[in-house]
Amino acid sequence: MDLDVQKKNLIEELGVHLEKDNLAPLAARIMATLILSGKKGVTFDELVCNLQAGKSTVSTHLDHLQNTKRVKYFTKPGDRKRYFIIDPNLVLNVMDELLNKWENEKKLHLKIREYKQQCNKRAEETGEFQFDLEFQDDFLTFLEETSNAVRKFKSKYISRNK
Amino acid sequence: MDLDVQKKNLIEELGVHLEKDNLAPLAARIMATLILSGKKGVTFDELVCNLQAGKSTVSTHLDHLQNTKRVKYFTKPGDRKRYFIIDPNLVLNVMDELLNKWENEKKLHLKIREYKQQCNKRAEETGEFQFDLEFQDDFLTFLEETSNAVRKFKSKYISRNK
DNA sequence: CCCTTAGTTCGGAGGTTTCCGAACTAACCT
DNA sequence: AGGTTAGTTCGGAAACCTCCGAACTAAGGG
Repeated sequence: MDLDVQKKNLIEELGVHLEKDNLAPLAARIMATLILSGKKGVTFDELVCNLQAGKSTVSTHLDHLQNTKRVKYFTKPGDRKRYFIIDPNLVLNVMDELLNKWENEKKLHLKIREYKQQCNKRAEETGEFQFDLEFQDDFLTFLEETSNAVRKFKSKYISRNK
Repeated sequence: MDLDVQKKNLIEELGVHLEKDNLAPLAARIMATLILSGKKGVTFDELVCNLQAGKSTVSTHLDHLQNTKRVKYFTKPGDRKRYFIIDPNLVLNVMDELLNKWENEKKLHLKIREYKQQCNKRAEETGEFQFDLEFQDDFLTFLEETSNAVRKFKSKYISRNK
């Protein structure tokens, strides 16, 4: 199959997938384009043309993608254009985001666990326990173990790419 | 501190957190309420009153939460009310969703890898390689390892809760 | 048979997201 | 100075999401 057609299809498919991580449709297409174009970079203009989008739209989304550490650009001497690429640390940044989210989740579930324990203690007199703490404990173990797996991979990844 | 006040605060805090998984604000508050109320269940009316929401809104969101296997209800003989609780399999369901998402992601990255390899092969003649496959490979390993961690926990979880 | 209880369905109001074009800036080129 | 290139900023249009009340169904009680 023609490589260009293949690329277009992959951009669309990858774009749809990326939308699931709270990216606007066009932001997702930008990410997909950059992923499928590699280290040679894609210029602002190429993005506008290829995605058939407004300059302002592309500008805004590129801004956001840079702020969230998903995208970077480089320039060439004597060339005013920006060449956009996916952030070389994207894998690392994604992992850090995941770990952070799970850390917050853990804190919250610990708070909830404590609340439920207090409730149960107060209910001891009347004899009617309202909560088993299983759900919270299961979730906490789940978060703990997956976090560990990610951390382990992260340090392996860091030492390999040093 | 008063347990009721604590509960209200936790519902809000947990609600905000749950919104991040693409839940509408009110759907998130419903989930939070059910999590913080335990196995005794919460009726439709209590949800409407406590959350100060419209009946139709609560009805729609409960529907959606049941379809996505987050919520269940039970009834009591001679009582027409439904008592809503979080789905006892929620932890399992969440894990399955994660695994599924990652499985799709893996397939996509494999497709992309193949496309990039074809591009490189075609570029061999001209001598300019466009892609290193590192990014794809890193991501694939990442997905592989975290998936394994979740699967491992899942089977442990299943055998424990049998 | 009518009333109450426990919800569901439907049409839309209000808010938010997503995108756009027009006007603008900033830098370099002639 | 004027023109071209490479974007940015701003105001608003269109689409979508979230929630609501009013009217409805369905089941049981008197």
